[in-house]
Amino acid sequence: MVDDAQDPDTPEARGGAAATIPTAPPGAGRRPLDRRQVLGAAISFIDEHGIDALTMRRLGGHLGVEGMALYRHVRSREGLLDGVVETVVDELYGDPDVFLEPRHGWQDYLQRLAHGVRRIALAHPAVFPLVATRPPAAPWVRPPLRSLRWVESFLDALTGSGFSDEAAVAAYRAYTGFLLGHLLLEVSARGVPISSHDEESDAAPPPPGALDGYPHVRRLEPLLSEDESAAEFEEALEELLERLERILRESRRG
Amino acid sequence: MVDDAQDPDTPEARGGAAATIPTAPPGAGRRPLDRRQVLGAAISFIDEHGIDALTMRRLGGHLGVEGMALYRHVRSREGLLDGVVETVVDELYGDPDVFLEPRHGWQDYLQRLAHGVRRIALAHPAVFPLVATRPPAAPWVRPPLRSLRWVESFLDALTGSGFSDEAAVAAYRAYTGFLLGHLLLEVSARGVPISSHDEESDAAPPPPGALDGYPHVRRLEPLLSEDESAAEFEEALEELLERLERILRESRRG
DNA sequence: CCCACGTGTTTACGACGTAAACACAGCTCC
DNA sequence: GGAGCTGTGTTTACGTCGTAAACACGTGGG
Repeated sequence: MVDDAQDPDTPEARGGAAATIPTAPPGAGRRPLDRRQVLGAAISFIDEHGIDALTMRRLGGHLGVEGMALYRHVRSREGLLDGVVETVVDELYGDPDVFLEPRHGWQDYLQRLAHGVRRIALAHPAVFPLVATRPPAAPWVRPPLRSLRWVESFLDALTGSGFSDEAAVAAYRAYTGFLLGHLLLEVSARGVPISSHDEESDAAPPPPGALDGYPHVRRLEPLLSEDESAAEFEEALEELLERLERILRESRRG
Repeated sequence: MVDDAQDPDTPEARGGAAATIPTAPPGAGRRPLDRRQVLGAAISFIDEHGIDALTMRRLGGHLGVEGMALYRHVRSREGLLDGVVETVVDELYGDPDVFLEPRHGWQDYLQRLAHGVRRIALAHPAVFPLVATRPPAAPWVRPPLRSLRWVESFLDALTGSGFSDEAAVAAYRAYTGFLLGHLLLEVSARGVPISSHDEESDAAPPPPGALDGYPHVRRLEPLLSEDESAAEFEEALEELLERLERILRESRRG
């Protein structure tokens, strides 16, 4: 157990967009709201209070404005959430460690992309389930890479590295499945404020006797409670890359 | 491409619980509602109309009862959804192809369990995102295996097959991540009625010109649109089992 | 017989999403 | 400068939601 190997994807916003004026510009005359501010405020509101707590009136209040004013900038609450998802995913473009094209081979490209997405998930743990579960625009635009441009980038990187079309598509499927599963579990394990009321202590041990019929769980509870998510992610990612390498070799022979 | 290899997890309910009286017992005197009926009705309602369409009053109407009557059987709407998730996950117990203990080795055990969970996801595509994203009872009860009993079963199966404690826990993490990612993508790709309004045709081709800046996506669109989910699931599952086998070997040497 | 209990109903309240009408700023064009 | 236009925030209003509280009523045990 390497114990404390410093998670590299910790939220020290590498290019985040979720910085907004909290309640009202304390200074002078209120500049008119715009869509970016609304979406940014929604993101930080969700990060702070959870999605269930987000209402149009409350978000308006957060921006020093009546709730109805938001409808000048988003079509509806659903449209607001769509914009939130899009904005969060677009933070990838601002990440200096993620490239749209493979600069040091496709493995490096996929590594960087994966960590970029993980950084986003950890920076916005309460938003990520939205990214994961909102219906995609087309059935082949799979979360969490919910943008045509990234799908294009992905396919370009792999086919440009020798993957056949079929292999690139298979890789795309495997890669998105990997990202979604691991990151969703990671943010759901973290204490996401799911509904306005926070839990009491940080990580309460199970009440004594609750695990009575479950000897393995009881014995392994400390192990199970360890946060190995960074190492686990890295290992599963490397395993996936090896699998893709195998696919690439077969794809080349075929 | 094996084309049409008949998906084995297709929803021909192997032990489902979601069978309930649709609107009202057409026959005689109305027996008093009970919790099972309420949860069953909620499940089929969600399957049919999506979660957003589920309101207490509508579900009541579906059962021939005023909305408030439901509160005799569930604490709140949230409690209702918790019950829905629990009920759906408990369908695993009714699946004759899934065993709580490994009868033919741990690989067979994991294969059966995975397909059992997949069958549930496909039988209740609109419920599965709830299974995936509802906050778990403890951080180490990971979706979609959201029950102490299955975690215990899992750990028992693996440690009983030679996995060390650490290896079993690592396997648990990898396995849940795999299931969650693949199944969530699969149900989200299927046309889940996310909000009351259904789309027009079954699978509309993208409007011409929409893919103009994305040559790879445009060229691979037919490939991307193919539903390879069954084969993809099987392949990723087998890959995972091989990885676990490697973990087991290392675990035995260590 | 009656009464307590369990179940469904009625009524009521505050919050929500959002349509529609309104007020008012700043701008352009004369 | 004034007239109108346009784009933004406000006010009012409506129907629906979750749910608390009081109520009605059938049934089974004393």
